[in-house]
Amino acid sequence: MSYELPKAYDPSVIEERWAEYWVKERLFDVSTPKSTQDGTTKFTILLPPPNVTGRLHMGHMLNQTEMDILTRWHRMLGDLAVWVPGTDHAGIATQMMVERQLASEGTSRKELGREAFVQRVWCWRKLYGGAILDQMKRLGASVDWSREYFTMDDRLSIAVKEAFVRLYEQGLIYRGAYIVNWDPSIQTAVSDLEVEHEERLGKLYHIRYPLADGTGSITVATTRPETMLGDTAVAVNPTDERYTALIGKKVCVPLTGVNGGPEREIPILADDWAKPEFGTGAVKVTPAHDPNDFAIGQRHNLAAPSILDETAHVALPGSPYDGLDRYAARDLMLVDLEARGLLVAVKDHTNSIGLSQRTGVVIEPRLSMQWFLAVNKTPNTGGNSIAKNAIDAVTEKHINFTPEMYKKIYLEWMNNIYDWCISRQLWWGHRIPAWHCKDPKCNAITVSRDTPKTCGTCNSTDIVQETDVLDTWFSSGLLPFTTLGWPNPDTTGKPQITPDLANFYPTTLLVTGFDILFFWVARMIMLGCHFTLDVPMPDGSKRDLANAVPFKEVYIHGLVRDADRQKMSKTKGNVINPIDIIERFGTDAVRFTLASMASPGTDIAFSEARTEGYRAFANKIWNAARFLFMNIDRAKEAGISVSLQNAVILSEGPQSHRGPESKDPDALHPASTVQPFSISERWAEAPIETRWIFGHLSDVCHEVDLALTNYRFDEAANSIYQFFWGDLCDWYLEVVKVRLDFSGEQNAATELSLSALVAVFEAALRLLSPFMPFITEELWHALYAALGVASPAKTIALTRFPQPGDFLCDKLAASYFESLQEFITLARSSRKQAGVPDKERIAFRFSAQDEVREIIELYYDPIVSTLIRSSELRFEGPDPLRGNAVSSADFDIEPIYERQIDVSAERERLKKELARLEKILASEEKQLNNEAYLAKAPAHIVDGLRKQHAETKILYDKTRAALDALN
RNA sequence: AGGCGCGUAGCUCAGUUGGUUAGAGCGCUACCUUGACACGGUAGAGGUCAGGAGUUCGAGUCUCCUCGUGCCUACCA
Repeated sequence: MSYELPKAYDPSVIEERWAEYWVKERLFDVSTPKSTQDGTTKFTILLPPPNVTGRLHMGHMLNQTEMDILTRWHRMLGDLAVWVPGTDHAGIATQMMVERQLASEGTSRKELGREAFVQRVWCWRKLYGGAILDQMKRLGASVDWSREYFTMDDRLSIAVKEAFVRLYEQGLIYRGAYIVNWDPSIQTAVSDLEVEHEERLGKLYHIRYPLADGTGSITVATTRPETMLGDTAVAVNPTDERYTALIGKKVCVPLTGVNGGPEREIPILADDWAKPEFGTGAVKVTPAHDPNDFAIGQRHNLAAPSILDETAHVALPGSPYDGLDRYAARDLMLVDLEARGLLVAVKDHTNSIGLSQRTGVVIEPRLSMQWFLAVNKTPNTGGNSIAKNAIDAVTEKHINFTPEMYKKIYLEWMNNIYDWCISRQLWWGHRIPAWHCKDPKCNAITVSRDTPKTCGTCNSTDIVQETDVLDTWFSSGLLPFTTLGWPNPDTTGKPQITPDLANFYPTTLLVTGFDILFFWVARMIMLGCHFTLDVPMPDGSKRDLANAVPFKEVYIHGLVRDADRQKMSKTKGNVINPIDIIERFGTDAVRFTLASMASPGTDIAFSEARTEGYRAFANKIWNAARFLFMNIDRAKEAGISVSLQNAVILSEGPQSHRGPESKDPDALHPASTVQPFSISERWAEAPIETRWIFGHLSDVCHEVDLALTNYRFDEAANSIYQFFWGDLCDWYLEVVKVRLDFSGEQNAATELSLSALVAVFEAALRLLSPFMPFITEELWHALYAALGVASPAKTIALTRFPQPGDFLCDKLAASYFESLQEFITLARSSRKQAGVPDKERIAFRFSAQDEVREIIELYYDPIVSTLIRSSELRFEGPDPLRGNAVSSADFDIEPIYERQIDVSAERERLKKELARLEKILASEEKQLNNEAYLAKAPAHIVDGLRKQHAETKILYDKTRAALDALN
């Protein structure tokens, strides 16, 4: 049977087919082992859940490519690899999306009412919420789809409620009126993290407040004149002599007259917060609209009237500014102040302004009733504060960060953390499980897992559930253990361990971007440590912090930027859509691009040129396969049997983990001495290049292993690339090509070479498969088809990852082949130098030491002459310039050819070269005459330099001779 | 205001504890359509490692300063 592949690789033909196959065959689903003692290493990784409203972007693709490479790698190493996918309900984003949709239909959330609105969001989610996961499937992400979750699933909602109630009962959740960051556009509180700061040029207004007794005035400086309607004091520094006489006096707040009535009087008070050097040294105090002023208000027991409503419009019935937007009110008030001569000065002033991350609207500090999580407080049940545990987990190295720098950033933040505002005035999300008693005499709050019938304090039946929902990050912060079955309470309500928790918690690794380090990573650490410390270990013992962490390793990757290193953004119009790129170049090429550029700690400037290069790489692999398949066919026709016996495929594969009975662990980790290929039996016969390539393969396995252990995706990718293209295709294949002979005269040699090539190629496919799962899957199956046997596993992803010990090495043979490579390169170079046309076959004269000569003449006679296009290789004794061997690798070769070159140009080139060598010689000599160097530098360095110096001398003499010959 | 990065070939980036002549991909130049592949082959050109000082026998690598650049954190009206 002849196996034919198209000449050019077209990823679109195969990728969709395999992506579907992997999902349909459930090849990456893992069922939970019955026992934790089954001897396998677990590799558990949680997919950072994309927003349901999300569309795949390059950041996702980088994130998922890295996780997929690691997961596939671990799986092929025989680990039980579980990668849990899911989506996040994304409170604000999703609510906004549906609200926009409603607006286009001419209706609104408020018109619909809460219940109908929430129903509507569920509908939306059902219709469109799966889009991002479908896109993921195209990336080849080898996730366990049987474990897919959504953060608002029933089981997760129950867990969220449980977490809230427990925190409340432990005294760690409280409710109170505080200044929070308010987004007036979507009308909810947001956390500090959801506020982005931007330096903007604004104005500092100096406004005169007349003293109530008419004896003068005091001038305050403010950037927000409109909030003066809510002023309740003016503060000055007690040490500020300009104002000490005024402390205790009252001033009238201009423009505060309501319905033509008098202006409000407020006190001048002393407070350290007022800095004499800033502005006028006097500051107006508006406790309801500024966090600092709120603090002053608390210190001095001031009233805190709100004068802006939830949409940031003035709400002061009777005031001429009532109903005006905050900025319109400001403008009008400035005009009025000016008219009264109270606007003393307007100065330019840059200050940092808070913008809502989601909506871009200027954040309004707002006094409102919110729920908070006390992170620095000791629970009333004992133990450490949430923050303390989260700090200890990292300082005690139960969690490690890569790059390490992020550990510092994390601890810096965690050590300065404030209480977390967890309530949101949204409708879409986990509704807070608290009920307010409507009885005005009671007003108590009942927090409960189930809907209570009566108030827990006064037993009134007139209760109503809290309208706020929880911050989305509250539920996603619980995911590492809620996805594994927490809380699973026993009859007393205490969380019990589940089989999933027993096997897969703590998870192994978290891969994510730094942008959600605080939002998500820190929250998972806080909540994970806090909640799972109560969960017993599989053996029933008490869990310690090391086993309570949500993950043991955190790998933080960079940002994907455009080719000019600009951040991708819709407004800049430089967003690269991964799907477009995939359609143009193939998933494997894009994955490989990201991997090859993913060096820890640096951002990725995504370049299409690079992707083009890796598409070419895929094409190279494809064509190497074509070459191989073609020759397998030829061999068959010639009656030569090619086989891949005993290939090291896990005959049971990681699938064996899924059975109820665990297999012998040794079966999953074959001893490294096992030689997979039939070539090993005839190693003694194997030609030098085969020994060389096997040695290289072994090196590459080692390099990839090391690189992936250290998250050096770039090094791993480059190492494989170099091996496949540079070693396998450029050298090994070219040599084998000459060896193959189907005439019937060299059947044994041909069979040996071809079998070795099959083995190397098959191993290379396995090595590549975590990076390029599609093309390797296709070619791997195709290889077995070409060999005429069934593939030994359903997917290459369930075979063994090549290990260094899988391949025999022969260092001496490898060094011979390297000499041969140098010899060939030198020959090619010298023929170009001599101006020999590429097609022309010419004679060469060469000198070499005995070993190299033997290799060239005995073992590589037709090969060398083919590769350098020589008609004759004339041996002329040992290299006269070198005399006795410095090493076996010393040789020289030059074409016997009448140079047809520009003599003067060549003379110039040689002169330049001579000058360069002279400089090197001088510096080497200087170094070698340096007593201190000889005394202090290690011997091998000095020896190296001596050898080097000898080489340079030879080169110098040769160049000299060549130049003399021209003259 | 503090803190953290980065500056290496035309472009995008590697360069582990200081050690022989600083690497890769793309781009560029010349030649080659050879029975896997022109998404290819062969051979080349291209770098005072931002600048300065210091430590050292030896610095792209360690220290300090300067310049440029990016990011994070922060309640200064």
